[in-house]
Amino acid sequence: MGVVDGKPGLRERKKQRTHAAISEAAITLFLEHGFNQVSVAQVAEAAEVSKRTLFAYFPAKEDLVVHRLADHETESARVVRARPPRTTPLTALREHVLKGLRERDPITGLNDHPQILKLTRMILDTPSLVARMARFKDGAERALAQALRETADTPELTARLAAVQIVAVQWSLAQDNTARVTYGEPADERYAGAVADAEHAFALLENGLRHLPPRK
Amino acid sequence: MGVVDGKPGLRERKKQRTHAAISEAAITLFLEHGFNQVSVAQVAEAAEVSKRTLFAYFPAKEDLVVHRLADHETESARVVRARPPRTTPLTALREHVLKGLRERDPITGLNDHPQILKLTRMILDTPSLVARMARFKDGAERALAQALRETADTPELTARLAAVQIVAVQWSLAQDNTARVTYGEPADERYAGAVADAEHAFALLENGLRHLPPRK
DNA sequence: GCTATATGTATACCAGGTGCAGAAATCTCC
DNA sequence: GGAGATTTCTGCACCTGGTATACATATAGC
Repeated sequence: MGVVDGKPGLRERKKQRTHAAISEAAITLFLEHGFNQVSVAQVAEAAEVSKRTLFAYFPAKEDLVVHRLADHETESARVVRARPPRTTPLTALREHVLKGLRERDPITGLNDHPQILKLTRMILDTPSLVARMARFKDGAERALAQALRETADTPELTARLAAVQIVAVQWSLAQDNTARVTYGEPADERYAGAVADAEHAFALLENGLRHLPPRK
Repeated sequence: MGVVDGKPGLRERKKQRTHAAISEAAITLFLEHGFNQVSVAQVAEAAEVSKRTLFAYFPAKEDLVVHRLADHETESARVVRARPPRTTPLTALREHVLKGLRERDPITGLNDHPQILKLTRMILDTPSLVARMARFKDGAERALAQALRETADTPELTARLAAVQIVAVQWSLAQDNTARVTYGEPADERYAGAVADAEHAFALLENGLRHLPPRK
């Protein structure tokens, strides 16, 4: 049997195809009719799979949508670990965010391709999907804290505090861009503002909030 | 009819009693058997109320537990608004957190009364309750951002970024205390460490993360 | 007391998710 | 290439959270 890549067995390949088929059927249906308007039974039917099998591949309905974003959970942690010598974590993360903006990485919220825009809107309009996203945020915090501890020789508490601040700020920047772009602002038009905001945010992270004014 | 407090009508009082009865029945059952092991039907029966009525008082099962914490959502915002003249938001918030620790306010995680401890453990062990708590965090961020904007003459972006950082840090501190106390450390024993950690955290917020070390 | 209205109830229903028993496909080894 | 062990898939029944409908009951205000 002259297969091109004989490494993974038939079973494994079939699993991957089934996984992809379910995911695609789900996204297609959700984009067309809305997340809450489509039942998992319909998704299973469209993917030509039983409901029981669907739940063997995806633990919950929400995962049909968000499993594609799972990689981003450890993105910041990887950036910190991979930073060049003599570079602080914040510098590396700022450069990474700016690169993401330049490349219109959807994770920055600065991407207005219709497909992505529609998906983003759907997620934001669906409370259970938003809740599911929040768990990614938690995971990102934990991963980043560990990366800081291991590569920056930072005490436990400081690492955790720094991580939650950084992730919260990144999340907030992305939310802002997403809100503006889904509201109708073209990504290219928003770009300059997004860069300025990101730089302001990282400056705030570096220098602290000590300049918040007292009550007059 | 010589009522003690004739102000609210009978209807209103009955509603309050029903609300309390449902809540108490729920907490009692949940603490005894666990959140997922008790169905809302059982709670309704214990409170001598129909399932439909229960959902008229509480929009979801999780709210049977977390509605008691709803006040805390705007707590930081209120503190910032009520701060004395010539006081920065961060100073006011730090003093408030330290006061909470002194008073063993459950929201700080530094309370080891068995009842509260058990409830805390239950919440932390139940994903859907944790998710519900995360929404409080969002609400706290929004409220704090608005308070900063209105009382500290802070630009929109700065207010939002400061708010998410502050809330994230407070949350992290509370989580840490909660973890230690639920693990068995007495609150009085943890107190000194909790104070030191809080002061460290606020110092970090004020001075920024600029001292995170570069890669060697 | 009488009536409009707010509140509660019973019932049926929908959707997400799980347990189970057995069928069907894949793998392994001869 | 086939037999048996193993994994995966399926169909079905079932549970639970949550909602819609239609009807009963209690309260408020006259």
